[in-house]
Amino acid sequence: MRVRFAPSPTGALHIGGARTALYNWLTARHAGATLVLRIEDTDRERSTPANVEQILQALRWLELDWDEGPMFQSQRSERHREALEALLANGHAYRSTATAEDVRAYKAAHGAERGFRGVPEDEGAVRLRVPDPGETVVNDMILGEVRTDHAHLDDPVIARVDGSVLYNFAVAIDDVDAGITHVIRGNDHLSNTPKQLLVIEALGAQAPVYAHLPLLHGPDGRKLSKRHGAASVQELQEAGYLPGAVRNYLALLGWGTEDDTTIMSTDELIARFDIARVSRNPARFDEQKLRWLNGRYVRAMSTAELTRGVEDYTGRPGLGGLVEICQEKMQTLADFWPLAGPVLDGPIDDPAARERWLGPEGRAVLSDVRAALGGPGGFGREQVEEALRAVVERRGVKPKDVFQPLRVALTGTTVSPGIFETVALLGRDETLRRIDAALADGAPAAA
RNA sequence: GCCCCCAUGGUGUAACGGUUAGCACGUCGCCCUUUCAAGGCGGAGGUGAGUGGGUUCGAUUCCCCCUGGGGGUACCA
Repeated sequence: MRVRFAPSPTGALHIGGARTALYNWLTARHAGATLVLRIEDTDRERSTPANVEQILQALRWLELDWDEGPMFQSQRSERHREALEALLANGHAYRSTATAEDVRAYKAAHGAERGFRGVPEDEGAVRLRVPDPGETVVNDMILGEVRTDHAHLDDPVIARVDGSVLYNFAVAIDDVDAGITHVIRGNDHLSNTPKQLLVIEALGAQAPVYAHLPLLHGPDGRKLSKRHGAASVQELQEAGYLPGAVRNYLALLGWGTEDDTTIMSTDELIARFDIARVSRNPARFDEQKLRWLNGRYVRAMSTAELTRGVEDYTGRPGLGGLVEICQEKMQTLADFWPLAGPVLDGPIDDPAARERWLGPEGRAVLSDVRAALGGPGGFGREQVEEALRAVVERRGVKPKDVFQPLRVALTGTTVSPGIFETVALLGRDETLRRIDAALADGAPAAA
């Protein structure tokens, strides 16, 4: 079994493409098959080396490797031309000067249900001769048999006047030459498949089996685009998602297990994934669920592992202690700074928080807290908790009436890592310093 | 216009014709509690796009129609 992932470098790798790559990868790894990476760069206008590099980077980030390639479609033009000559010679293709307008005019005159058939000429673009009458059946692992009546097909142009070949011709040849046995790609290619099958047939080659994946849509049900937040793999990375979580989430977009298992390690995914079980309906990309799943991954990681991830993400070393106290509250790596920043760099300015918790009552509480924490003795998490709970006890108030003023004094906000952990991490001197500053003017001074 | 694909709660999905249609995200409420988050518990939410036709003793599950989405219809990929 040989499968392939064949992105065209006309932009970044979108999550739809990432999902296609993943499904190919899972299928290959599951079956012990070979995954070939091919770059379809025959669109000379839009394909750029930068895009190629970006796609490769996205795949590497997702930790999806390949066994052969990357091969570039553009470098195979000689072979394409050779195949083209063969078809011209055996009569399966012919030259024609008919233009797109001619085809349209033909249809307008003869009714849209009859495909265009050109008349062979000595020059012009090359068209494939569609056997008519006839029918082509796509044997699809997901959709079953999809039949196309040749009457509905126009003789497609397979090579431009300048001799360069077109996509539907090039893919067919490349797939055959690479010995691809299973083509797993997006449903947007379904209508192209009969044409490619016809090319393969004209070449007298063996056709692969296909699997057309349902398309992915944005949250509003429309096509995925930049407008709906993270749409490319790179954006996902920048948004602080973990590759493993993204893989897990993407695997579930269009596929599910019989027993409803949701969280699966990559090994489990490989073991359980079955392309034939893939759903036929288009799915929407739901970032909320990705966030949730990512949070599960964050919490399942060892602190050391997460620390590495956070330090990589933020580009700042020595974050271990902070990561440890933030891990429980993070869903993405991007959630780290809002939590850790104020602890590390000093209180931020949040007037609403200050007003609510550092009024006369809050300051009174803070004084008590200061006294409780100011004495000698250990300053570990346990001791801190003990001291703070004693204040709660003594004042006869609810826990949050003590913890919130303190939290605002220390970080400026009402959201932070666990208060005991935060105090312990800050240490006695810094904690007291921040409390004093808050007490001094109600406006926590910057560190 | 024509061709093709799709159709289970807001979202992703499960259930090889017979179940009170399951699970997860989200949402709501409660508990825990250190706000938020996380965790625990519980609720609402689908009669299956149609009050369409057919097959069947029986249809969410099979067929047709209708409707609604989506894709294609390029000398783009």
